Amino acid sequence: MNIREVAKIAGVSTATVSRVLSGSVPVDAKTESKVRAAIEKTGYYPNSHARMLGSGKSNTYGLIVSDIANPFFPELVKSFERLAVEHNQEVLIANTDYHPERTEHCVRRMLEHKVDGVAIMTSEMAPHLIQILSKRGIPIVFLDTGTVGRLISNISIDYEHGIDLAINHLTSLKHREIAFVEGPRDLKSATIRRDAFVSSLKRNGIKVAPGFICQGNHGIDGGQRAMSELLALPKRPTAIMCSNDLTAIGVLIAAHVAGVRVPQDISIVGFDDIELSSLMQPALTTIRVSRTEIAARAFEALYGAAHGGIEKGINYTIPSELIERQSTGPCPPKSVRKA
Amino acid sequence: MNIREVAKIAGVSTATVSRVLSGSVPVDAKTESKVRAAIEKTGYYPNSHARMLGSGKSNTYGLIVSDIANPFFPELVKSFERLAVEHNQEVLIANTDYHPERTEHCVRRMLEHKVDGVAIMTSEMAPHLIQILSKRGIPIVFLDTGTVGRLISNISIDYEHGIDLAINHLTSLKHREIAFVEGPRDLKSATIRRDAFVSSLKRNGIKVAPGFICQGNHGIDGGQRAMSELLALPKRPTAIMCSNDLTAIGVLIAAHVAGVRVPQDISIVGFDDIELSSLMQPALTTIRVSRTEIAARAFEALYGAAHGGIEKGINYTIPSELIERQSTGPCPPKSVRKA
DNA sequence: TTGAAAGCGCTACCAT
DNA sequence: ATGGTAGCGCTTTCAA
Repeated sequence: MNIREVAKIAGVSTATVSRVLSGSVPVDAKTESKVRAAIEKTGYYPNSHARMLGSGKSNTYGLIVSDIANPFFPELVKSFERLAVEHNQEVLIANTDYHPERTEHCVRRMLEHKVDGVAIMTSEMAPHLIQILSKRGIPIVFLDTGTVGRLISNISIDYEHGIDLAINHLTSLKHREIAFVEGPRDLKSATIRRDAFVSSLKRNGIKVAPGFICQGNHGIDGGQRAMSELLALPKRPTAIMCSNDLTAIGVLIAAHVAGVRVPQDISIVGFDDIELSSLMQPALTTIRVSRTEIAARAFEALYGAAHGGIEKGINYTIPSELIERQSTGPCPPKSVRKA
Repeated sequence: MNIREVAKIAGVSTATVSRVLSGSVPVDAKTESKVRAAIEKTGYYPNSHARMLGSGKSNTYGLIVSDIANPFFPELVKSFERLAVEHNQEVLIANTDYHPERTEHCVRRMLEHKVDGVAIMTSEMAPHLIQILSKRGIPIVFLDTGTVGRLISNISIDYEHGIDLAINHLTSLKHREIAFVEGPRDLKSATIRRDAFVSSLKRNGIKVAPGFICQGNHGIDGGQRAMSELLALPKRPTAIMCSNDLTAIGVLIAAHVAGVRVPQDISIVGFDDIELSSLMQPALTTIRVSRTEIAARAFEALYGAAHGGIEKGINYTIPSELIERQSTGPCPPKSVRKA
């Protein structure tokens, strides 16, 4: 079933059917109803590929994430997809799985589908791949890892402010011995958080004790390992700030296993506010970064570039917000602390 | 940049370039290297839409889920996408959000993209929509809600066996007062679980006490509400089986809030083994249903139908498995139980 | 092994 | 307001 058959049945030209379908050009009411009847009768659905070819527009945005099963992403993907559908666009979702090879394949898919823009929500994107997209005039929006330029936008998460909120929260609870479990060293957004932690402490007149900055990997297991290191320290911290929620959850679990009470003995703060965090026992105090808002800005950036003709890249800043739950409490008095 | 320009640069016809690209037909080594050089030089990427139109095959499978942010799905989506990429297929992901209207839109998208098959991993699919797909000869695979037929496969989860494993586990711990928190009444897979629970108890010579089958909604909130009802009962159960993990987590949280210890006072079992479950405190004993395997079967069904020409639908059964964690323990002696 | 050319289904421009 | 028709970029016969 194609447009020609529909046209024949309706007794009009294919052009008219096309016009009824797109609704862009006025069509006589009678003609339109004849066409609609023919469409109804034949169960005709236009071929999106042919439409793409004819019009030269794919109406598709690419969405590249590192791991769709990572709790940070599903909500982001969902919001992005919803926006796309609302704007009659399609989404081509691609998972890099943190693999350079798969990442390259993802970009290839984007190119072959002639997407109208790409949201790159992963940090493992080799510059030459970005070049390839960019050279073809494809609008791009990065999460956290991009430099704004022509057709290139970026969404920055306000890590500094977020970390500040967390540290202020902890110091207001009288904590001074605050440790940090950092993320992967090669992840830009992770080092930003680490540095923000250090400078926030400095602003509060606290200096980082030796061994208080601990290596994690943004996964639960890394948090657990970091916590055992921290607990083995001759002088333990009274509070721990983590580079992300998954890390904090690992820390929480390790604390539980070691018989350390949270928040009575030690306070823990995460970062991201993934759904899981509110469900932990105790529920995790954390810094929320709205995934819905990230998705909205990403879509806005691409849509503006592709449909609004906005060539100038924009830098969006996503606010962060302290979510106080049960994993933080007053600093225990010195006498009570364990060795 | 299109195939004609590449052909011109390589000094061959477009047909030859096409043959090099597809690799289906033998091409002289020298010719091929000329073509490859031209492709390299021009940075040419074939237009997938044009390719689709020319060949009449979309190489795309649709994947319809009810809510990608529901913890059950991300891993399923990820596995499915991975398989597709490995087989050089594309995936068109669509979220119904449990909305009939959005569901209809999802199907329309599938049709317009001329997908080679659809995996319907949601139960809210109106029969007439299935008809529309089916009439066009599009292979379909359902999760749990389908009837096998021509070009229609189904993946059944072995709920009965899973529930049996759970009940046997509980009775071996001497539990006899076992309650069940069921899922939505209109969800076929939920009623199967409920019925399996009842018959499993019967097999064990236990009869269901009044008020021991409680309404949930497959969400955390439903589990919490059900638990308060259960705790208000004059005679409380010593163990609770839940229709899914999210429900069990709600029950767990409600228990915690009410000061009921798990598993000392009460044992809890979930169903699905979503990632969250192992992270709860205490970690949830549950019945695992492998999402990876569901994805693999779904892909297999569609690929076999679309590429292997297998018209006969297949019913796949996904095994279930007991995962013993910390939310279940021996039945407390009668004297210890609270009113 | 290669080339020429007829579509694939639709859009958009040019007429009328 | 409507029809005719030339592409869009590729695949796939058919010939050579």
